[in-house]
Amino acid sequence: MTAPSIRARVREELTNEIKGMARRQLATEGANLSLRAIARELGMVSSAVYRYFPSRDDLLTALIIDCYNELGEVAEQAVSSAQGGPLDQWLAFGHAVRDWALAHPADYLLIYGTPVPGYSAPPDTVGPASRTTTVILKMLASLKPAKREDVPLPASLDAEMRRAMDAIGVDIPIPVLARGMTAWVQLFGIITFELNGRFNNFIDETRREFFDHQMRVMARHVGL
Amino acid sequence: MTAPSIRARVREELTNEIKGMARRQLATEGANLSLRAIARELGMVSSAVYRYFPSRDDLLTALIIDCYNELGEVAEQAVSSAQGGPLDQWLAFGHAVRDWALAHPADYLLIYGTPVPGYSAPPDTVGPASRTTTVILKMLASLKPAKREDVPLPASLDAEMRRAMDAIGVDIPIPVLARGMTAWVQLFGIITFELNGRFNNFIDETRREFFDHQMRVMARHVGL
DNA sequence: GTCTATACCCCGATAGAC
DNA sequence: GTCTATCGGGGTATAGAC
Repeated sequence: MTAPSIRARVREELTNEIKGMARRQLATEGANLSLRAIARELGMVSSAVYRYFPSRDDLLTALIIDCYNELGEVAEQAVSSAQGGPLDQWLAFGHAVRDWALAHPADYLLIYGTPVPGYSAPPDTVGPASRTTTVILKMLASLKPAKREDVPLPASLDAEMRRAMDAIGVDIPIPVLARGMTAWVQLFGIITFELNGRFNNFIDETRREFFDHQMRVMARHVGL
Repeated sequence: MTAPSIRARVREELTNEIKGMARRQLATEGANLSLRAIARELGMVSSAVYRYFPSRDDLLTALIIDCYNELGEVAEQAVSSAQGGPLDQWLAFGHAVRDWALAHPADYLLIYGTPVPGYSAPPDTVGPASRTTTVILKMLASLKPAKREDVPLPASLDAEMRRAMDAIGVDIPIPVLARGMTAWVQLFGIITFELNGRFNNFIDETRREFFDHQMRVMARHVGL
């Protein structure tokens, strides 16, 4: 393997500059990013961008993959470096995801918000997308079903959950998975609500406390 | 009060046609609606639309208000006509909201999805927006705090929740409100996840069962 | 690989005749 | 109240010289 040529290095740097500018633009314009505006801001000519990304959707895909990877990285790191027990890991995970979302709201909404109209994510995004959920699944994997009585689960739902787990090769007791999904929805639901302004004029100063509290409620619910 | 003139009636009908076409367009183009496209589809000229809506944002506001009102209506109706006790009311409420969202995904995402970039909702939308949440608050109002032990609530969060309730003139025990908000987030979180494709390839056939199950879990959590 | 130039679309909004 | 025409932008994408 030879050293990367200068051409290749410059190319990579420019690719990153384009992606960076695109994400900065995402923050003000939402998911309607424009190759022209990016080129303009970068002092290039619009057609030059096409040497790096064949189309707007390819750029979008690259951004989505990057965002999934960044969030996944943050989530994995939070759990693996958390001090204490399962509750602490869960809280570290939740706050890490929330902190990243608040620091990069447009990026978060790009991957977890309303889908971009007319864009459908290619299969390449599936792997990076699953990193974050895999972190949750791993936390659940070591749990035993709670002793408390569960709300009965319909047989059809139970069956589909089993099939789904088989398909991705994990094995979690169904009651644990069901409770874990409650927590999963709650975590991302709160963050999405927060970014979408659903708490405005109701909870403004203590959103972090609210989130933390709900995460603790979920931890107890799941049995962490 | 005289009978509405023909002019007024025609105007109202055209207003509704414009709004209807706008919402149909929302479904394919997302929140990026274009006055020109609406006019084109309606066989008008673009400038004519401006006689009905002074700007694109005014049309957007009108649509948002309509959607909030429709969803609020559906929610109120579901609860008031539900047979049985509080649990049945809660389930009727949840399924009514979900059914409406699935029937009008673009409309739901317009009001509960990622905010339209560059658009900020005027105060007129607040009243209609609160109809649906008011339905939940009313269900909570009659509840007593559960006997179970709660996850402790930080004093600062407790205080802000009290202030927020004072501001809107309701009086619900804080532990009940906190649990109610869990249910609120869960309900809209699941629907949003469902519409955004988060369940794809994991829960596909039994989404309604999953939703129903989670609503029952929430009902038990809240103490309905 | 980068440039200019261009084809061919889209849009919101307004002026002024009718 | 509706029309034509227009201003002044925006966009994706490609061809072809350098």
